[in-house]
Amino acid sequence: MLDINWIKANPAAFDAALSARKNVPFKASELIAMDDSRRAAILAVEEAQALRNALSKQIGQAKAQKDEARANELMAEVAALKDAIQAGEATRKEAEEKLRNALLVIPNIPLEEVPRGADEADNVEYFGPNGSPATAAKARPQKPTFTFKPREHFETGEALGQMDFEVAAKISGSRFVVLKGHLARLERAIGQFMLDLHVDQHGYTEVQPPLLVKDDALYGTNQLPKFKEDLFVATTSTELELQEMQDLFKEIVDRDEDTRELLERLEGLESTSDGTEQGGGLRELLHELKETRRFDFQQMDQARTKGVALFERLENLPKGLWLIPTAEVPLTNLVRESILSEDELPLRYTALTPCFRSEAGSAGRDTRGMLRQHQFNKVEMVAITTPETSGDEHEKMLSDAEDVLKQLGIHYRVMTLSTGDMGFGAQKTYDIEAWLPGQDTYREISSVSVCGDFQARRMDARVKGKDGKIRHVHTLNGSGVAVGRALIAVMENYQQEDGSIAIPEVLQPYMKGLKSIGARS
RNA sequence: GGAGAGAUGGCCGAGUGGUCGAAGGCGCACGCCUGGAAAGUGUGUAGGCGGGGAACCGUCUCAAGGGUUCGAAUCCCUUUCUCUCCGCCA
Repeated sequence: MLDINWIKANPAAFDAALSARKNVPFKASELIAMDDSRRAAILAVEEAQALRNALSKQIGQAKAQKDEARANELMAEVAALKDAIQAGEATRKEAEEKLRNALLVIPNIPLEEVPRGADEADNVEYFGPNGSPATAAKARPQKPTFTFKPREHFETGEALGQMDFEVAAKISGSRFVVLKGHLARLERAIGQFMLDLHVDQHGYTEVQPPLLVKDDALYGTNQLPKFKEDLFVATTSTELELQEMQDLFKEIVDRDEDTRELLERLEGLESTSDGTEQGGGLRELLHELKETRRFDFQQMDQARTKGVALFERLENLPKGLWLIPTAEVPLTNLVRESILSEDELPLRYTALTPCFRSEAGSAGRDTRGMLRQHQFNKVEMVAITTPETSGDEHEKMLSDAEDVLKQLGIHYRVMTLSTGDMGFGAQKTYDIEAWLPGQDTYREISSVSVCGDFQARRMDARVKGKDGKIRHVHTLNGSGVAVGRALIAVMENYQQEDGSIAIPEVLQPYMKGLKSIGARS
């Protein structure tokens, strides 16, 4: 979320910066107008409140002096203010929500140095802070050479009998895979290796976070409210049942049958205060409705109103949780709603977790193989820094991710994403693309972003400086790296003519010294 | 899942309708004391929002949301979370 005060001070810069972005729904002038009405509403309410508070104090004093006449006079005066205050509160709330909802769907401002562009075609290759193509080439692993035509990972995996898409489809549908035997172990080895690397050598703290999270956490890291369709929801069967009952209720009410008894029973339920009891009673009632259809609805409107109101209350009971699309969500939210002290920073967290993505917008893309799955493992890195150090931390995080590929001996390149290709919350993003000889192309294996205070504002994560000043922290996140894709890269880069896969040296300890996954293993 | 008890500032903890953003303590900061430190001692010490050039003023916040009241940390309702006991469970 951007700072409205900043937008107000720099409206031209705001419009210019976001013209490079897609789908920006508001202009600075519109937001400033919203803020003006918000401030006006606040001022009106607070003036009325100040008056009320002052009069109330006088009432207290008058009562203490037993001056009832004076007290009554003042009370009448305050009573008149009451409506004004309540109306003012409503206006204020509405104005505040309007502005907040607008700010929540505005993407972050790209940093100066980010290449302007429309899409991935405008991304620019990056060779490090002081790097050149030559120095980068020297520091990075080379492309492997083959004396045969390299196969894609799923050809090798299926031939080994250790990668099975068909059975996965039976169990879970498309975009799932089952790994078995040495290949399953190799996947685990890659995850362990990367996690150990970041913990032991790069200064990150290992975390086991929850995989199911609340709305608030997803607002914090900007998956909500804009990217709901990319997520999976975990709901309990009770919640599904509630939904079903509601549909049934509507159907029955619409059928225009006798409601007298129904109404009485709804009233009975309404008078009980316990939500669980209400839910239970409602369920029982609806079962009965479903079985007998014996109600004769005459007081239709009343019944409808009461039923709907009851359901509304029940909807405030427990809601579903979301499956994390990346460990960025729980890791970044570790600092939500807190004020850190400056010498705690930087905080560096890493976790190996499954990630769940609906891939709603990518039907038909990458359908073969395990490149794009609904569920995959990923090692994630998150850093929380002061505003001054986030730029340097971004370079460090990139090199931490690169180190994974260097140690695995996999050739790659780094791209600075253009403004059109960058994610919603990023100020600047580097993608690492691993070389996949089977596909004869580079594919994204890691994405490292600096978000400035964009997420910190949403989460209300702050830092108190040595001077006592409180500011929002900066947040960064990066994959270090995606495990499933790293497995693909290993399988394609280390494949042998006979269909076996050599195991990179750094992984061998995790494979009990196994040097190769053979055709008959 | 059942029964009960709770949630107050960075932390602990008092406060059951009026001048309470909140006693006291710890912690922290600065000063005094000291050769230096400890101890002792004094002062200060929440955040958001709005107004103002500023000093400062106003407003909101005692888990969250709603209500009662002229006035709520305090009374009522709902939700969330924590703890204890019982049940179930990897």
